[in-house]
Amino acid sequence: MDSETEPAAVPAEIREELEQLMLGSVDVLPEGMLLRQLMQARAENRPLRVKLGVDPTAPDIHLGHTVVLRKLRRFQDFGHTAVLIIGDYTGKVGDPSGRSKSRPQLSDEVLEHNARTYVDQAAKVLDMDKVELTRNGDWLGPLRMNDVLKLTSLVTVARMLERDDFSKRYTANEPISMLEFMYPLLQGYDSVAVRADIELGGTDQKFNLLMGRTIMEGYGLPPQSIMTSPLLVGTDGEQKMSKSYGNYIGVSDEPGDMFGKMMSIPDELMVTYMSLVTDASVREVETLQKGVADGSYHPAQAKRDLAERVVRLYHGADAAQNARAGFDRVFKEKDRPEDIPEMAVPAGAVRDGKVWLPRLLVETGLVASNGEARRMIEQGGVRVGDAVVSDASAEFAPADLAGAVVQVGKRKFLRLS
RNA sequence: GGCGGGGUGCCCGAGUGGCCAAAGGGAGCAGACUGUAAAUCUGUCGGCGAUGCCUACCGAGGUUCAAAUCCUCGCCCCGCCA
Repeated sequence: MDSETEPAAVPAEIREELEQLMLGSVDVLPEGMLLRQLMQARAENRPLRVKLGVDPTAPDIHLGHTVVLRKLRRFQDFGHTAVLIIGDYTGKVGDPSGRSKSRPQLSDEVLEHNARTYVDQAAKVLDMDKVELTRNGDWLGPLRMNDVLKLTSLVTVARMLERDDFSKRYTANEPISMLEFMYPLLQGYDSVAVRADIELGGTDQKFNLLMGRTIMEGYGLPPQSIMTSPLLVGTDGEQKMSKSYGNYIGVSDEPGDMFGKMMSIPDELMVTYMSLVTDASVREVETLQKGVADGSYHPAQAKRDLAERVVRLYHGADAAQNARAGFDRVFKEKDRPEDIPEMAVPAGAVRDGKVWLPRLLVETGLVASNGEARRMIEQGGVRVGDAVVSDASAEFAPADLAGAVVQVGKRKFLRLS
């Protein structure tokens, strides 16, 4: 078959399905194959097997991780089979993709723990009842040297060095371990093991995904097609979302926090987020894009709607609405939030019958250190009651503090009792 | 095994004897402004009840009035050659 499939021969529903599935994708390869697969699946009345492999290297998952999960979910919603592979074995090897250095290898205990929390959190996106959940240690572990040699015989060194990050490291005289070379082969073998029709991944996975095709052919199987999704840019609008960059939104973040963090993404990222981290349809994404472009949909409004939508996916409609109301209250109306945590003046903050403000802030956990407290105060970021206190040597009588609200920065509030 | 390069604050990275709590950038935090925890601008960014003191430049010793900077011994990382 080739790309000359006549458009007229494609039923409208399949067109629609293809369009929804491709939303936000970068590469869908080989050209035209996904459409043929969808047609064939329909003709044979059999769901496609859609593979997603994840290495349990991070303990918490954030919206960046959900991009590809959402994509898998879309396939699920069209009745296809989601095959989720926990890379308990490959996690030990460490995927070198996109890395300038080798990854540290993780211990079994850490991997096990991460795998568990991963599945828990993935359940917030996928319909787990219908997921085929597997671990690649089940088939990679028992491989014998003969099997491994067969695997390595399928790929040349030159082919490996085609990969961008390998070739860069190679020409820059940076180390590449043989172990790292094994990684794409093992991932490819996963596709053989689960008989994948399609494999999903981030754009940084393109090489590995394509390698899966080579490996599958080497084992006499029809090669999978591949679909890559962009790496989600974090709240800073610059780097990919990652815990270590501190620009992430965790799927387990509290509603208020999640809402606020969503509001902190740059305006330009709204369309991207809409298509990658929500279940929005192609139509809805277009509406957002057009509305903001022609000025009929105010960006601040649009972002609130988007933020609420994301929070709703993880915490439900009520929590999302409350988060929105709380946000507007604090940031739009500059009012205090409705629920302010309450705490007694800690004994450690009192000395000689007086409460010294910096100490109070430290003892109540509002700031990390004495020095930070002074800084906050001097920069005008601290309020006691309604008044800004800018004197770092300020002292209060404990009785005067009862019932007072202490505010540090824009978002930290505490009521003293 | 031989030769060479390197380990600096949350990250990147300058600094080769005092002027170094350590340039510059990023992240973070605060303030102003606003349409939002967008953008932009400004400030801040080890600890200490604090015009000073303490702890810090991989680790342990040493030289010196004085060390991130010099010496010795370790540990770790990287490259080249074999």
